[in-house]
Amino acid sequence: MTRENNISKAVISRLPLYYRALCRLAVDGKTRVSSSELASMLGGTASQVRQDLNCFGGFGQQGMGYDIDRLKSEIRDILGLDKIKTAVIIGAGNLGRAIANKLTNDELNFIPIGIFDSDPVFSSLSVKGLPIMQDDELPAFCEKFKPDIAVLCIPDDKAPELTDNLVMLGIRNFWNFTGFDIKKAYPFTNSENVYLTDSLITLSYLIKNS
Amino acid sequence: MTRENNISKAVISRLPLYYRALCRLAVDGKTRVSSSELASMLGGTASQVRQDLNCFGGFGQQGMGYDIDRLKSEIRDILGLDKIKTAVIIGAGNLGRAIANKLTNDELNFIPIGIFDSDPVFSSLSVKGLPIMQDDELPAFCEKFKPDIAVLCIPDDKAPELTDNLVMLGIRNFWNFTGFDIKKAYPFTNSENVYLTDSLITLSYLIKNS
DNA sequence: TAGATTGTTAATCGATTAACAATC
DNA sequence: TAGATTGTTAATCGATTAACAATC
Repeated sequence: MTRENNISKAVISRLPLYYRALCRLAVDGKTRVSSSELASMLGGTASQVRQDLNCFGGFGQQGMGYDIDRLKSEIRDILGLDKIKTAVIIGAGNLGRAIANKLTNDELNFIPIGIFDSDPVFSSLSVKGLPIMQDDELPAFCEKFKPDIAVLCIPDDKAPELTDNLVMLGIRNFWNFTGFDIKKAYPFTNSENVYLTDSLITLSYLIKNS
Repeated sequence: MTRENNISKAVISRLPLYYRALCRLAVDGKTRVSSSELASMLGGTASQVRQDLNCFGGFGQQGMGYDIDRLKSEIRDILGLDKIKTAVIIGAGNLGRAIANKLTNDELNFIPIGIFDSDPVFSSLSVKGLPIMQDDELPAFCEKFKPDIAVLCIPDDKAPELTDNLVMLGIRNFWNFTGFDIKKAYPFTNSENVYLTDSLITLSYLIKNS
């Protein structure tokens, strides 16, 4: 069913929006949806919705629109949401603990399996039942549990060294809350960046120009 | 100097990258930079850099490139970074406290002036010297201090009601960490969204397709 | 069948890249 | 002056929108 090959960045960036829209529709008990309804939910055009979905397959039915459950499960498959992804969280500060909770929350099948910090002050604490470990326990832990993802919740200046360690330990996927450009330093990795500083700067621009 | 009128989304999204690149160059003690150097720092082309910067003015010098201090200060002006922007943080959980620290950190001139939570359990605590207040103190506080920004660090299901309150209290600018689409509900507001769930879903896609 | 809505091709729009004269 | 690099226009590329035949 998947003809996915050269999916454009633009399409990929909309997949989460489709998925969340379909979740809302499903919760509301609806069973079918048209491209124009979906479009108005995410602020695009019906044409765009149909083009986007047809990158992956013909999920609709002429005259009828799309079956919500079917489409939702196709998109879950496209996004890899059904597969369990284990994560270590690097940094046990406020942000690390917030993200640990975020990870456990949803039905996206991300599972935090370890939280690490360089500061021993955290080492008697736990988050969501997970003990906080010391950074020097990382090698043994990664060797043993082979986590799929590392989440970087550490200060920018510690990012290069810790990333290098993690790459050496076999980690290839990052959810990155630092300003460090992981993909540039290690092009063979996957990195999804949450550049909070850039977001804040953009907000400043929006305020100035409104 | 500013011919800014119809600056495209694409250009705006790169302004923070230029700013951060210039900060790094300035810290390294460099005084001039060419469009091609800048391009390689942010992964674009020299042509794109020159086009982008010329949306706002001719800041370069033929044969010499750009003066780093000059360009940095021009971009600070374009982005509104020199103006002080006061912020209230809504939600004093891990995320709210992490963001309160983030806001205080940089030279972006955002200043947290209040932290609010519905849960009285926080009301004896403080973050960075700021007392955590109860949600019912918000109206009097906003009336008195007229904060420029509200930062939403609350669960998704509380976002619609709280946003409505905040809009009624005169808040027009949001840094939004919930899944709620503020701009759609209140088109006259500015909202910079950090959609963590979408980011996580994108990471799942990257892992599946690598 | 008639109405609705898809899948898909063609047309438009916008953003990126290339090219080069201007000029430091 | 000669070399370098900008500012800017033109060409290319990609993404969005429009149109419509296919079909449920």
